[in-house]
Amino acid sequence: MLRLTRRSEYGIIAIAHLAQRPGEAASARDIAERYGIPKRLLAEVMKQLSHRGFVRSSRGASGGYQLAVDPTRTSVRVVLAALEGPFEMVQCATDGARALEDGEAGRAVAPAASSHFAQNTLCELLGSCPIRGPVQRIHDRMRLVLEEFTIRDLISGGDGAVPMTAGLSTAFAPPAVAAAVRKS
Amino acid sequence: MLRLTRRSEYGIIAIAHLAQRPGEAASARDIAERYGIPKRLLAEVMKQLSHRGFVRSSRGASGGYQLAVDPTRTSVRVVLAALEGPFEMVQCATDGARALEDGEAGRAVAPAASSHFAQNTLCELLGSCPIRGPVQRIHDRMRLVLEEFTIRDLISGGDGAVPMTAGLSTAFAPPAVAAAVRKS
DNA sequence: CAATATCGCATGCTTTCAGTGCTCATTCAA
DNA sequence: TTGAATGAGCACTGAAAGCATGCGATATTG
Repeated sequence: MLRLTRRSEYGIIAIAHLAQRPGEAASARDIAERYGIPKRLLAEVMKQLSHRGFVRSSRGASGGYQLAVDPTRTSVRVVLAALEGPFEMVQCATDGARALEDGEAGRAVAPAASSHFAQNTLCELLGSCPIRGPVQRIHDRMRLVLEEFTIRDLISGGDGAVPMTAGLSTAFAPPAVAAAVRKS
Repeated sequence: MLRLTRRSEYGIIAIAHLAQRPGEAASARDIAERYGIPKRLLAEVMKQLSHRGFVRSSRGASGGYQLAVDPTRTSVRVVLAALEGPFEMVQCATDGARALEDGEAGRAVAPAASSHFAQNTLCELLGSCPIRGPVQRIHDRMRLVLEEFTIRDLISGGDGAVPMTAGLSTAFAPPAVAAAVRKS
């Protein structure tokens, strides 16, 4: 469950590749052959990343792609959002503002923030969705994870465990953490 | 991205419904009409939950389903795993043991744990997947979130923020938590 | 027996996803 | 100027997953 698409995998790999080589331009062919992913499909993904402003493309011979954002200030979440749309575990777990904010890199979208919710086939139609609140909490927690990791974290091969800083833990509320000791 | 299926939503709703009414038996029709979900499909989901041991079914007139597990000791993750298979954001982000462990409720599976990985079309074939380690970290963090929330948390409408207990935070390592202050 | 459930199997429809083909535009180097 | 290399745009196909329904069998209650 909750699997990412290939497009996302390819995009993440490419982004990581570019982030490892600042200044250099890598062509779609380079990356595709390097990691054994279909060149044609990667090109499609790169085009999308280019439109969203995450990479800069240069055409012609010896052209290619370069990273166009700060790796330390760009979360994995926004990259994935550019490729797959906003993160929403369930239809109702989003709001207009969030959905609009997702998917663009630097170019300061700022549209007239209309707050028409997407057609909530489930939760809006029937007023009494019993799990709305709790699911929203889970959703926010998972979203936060995607937000914490940046492009830079993708290229740091180090598996050292960086401890969690305090002050964040209270922001989103995990309910019964003792439960985590059970399994996992 | 990372959206749950309807089956999961329906299953979670049903589980929550049953957890709110301990002892009572609710039929598929009851639940379906109550929340406006297709009765026939819900029945399919309930059958699956019954096979996995999460609910107990009783046939015949005045039959229905009852919760068969301890709501405080059953994570959302295992419920979802029973409906959609194990949580894996990418193909390589799992291992044999985990995949086997997922999806069963109480009945102590304990199969001869063969550790043949699934066909890793991407990461195994080409030795050099650059994002393997980092993605695994993200994966584990998200998995932990699903593990922390229990069935009981689904029915507590209270939005009170329970603080995170210490001692857990160091288990899985978030890399640059300061990043979270940026957005969100 | 009759009504009400679940159970098991099969089936059709729709959407998404993965991947490819082809053509044009752009750039660089010989 | 020419040709090779590269990205951009558009459309398309095949496969798989997801959603939903139908029907008959079986179990249970009254």
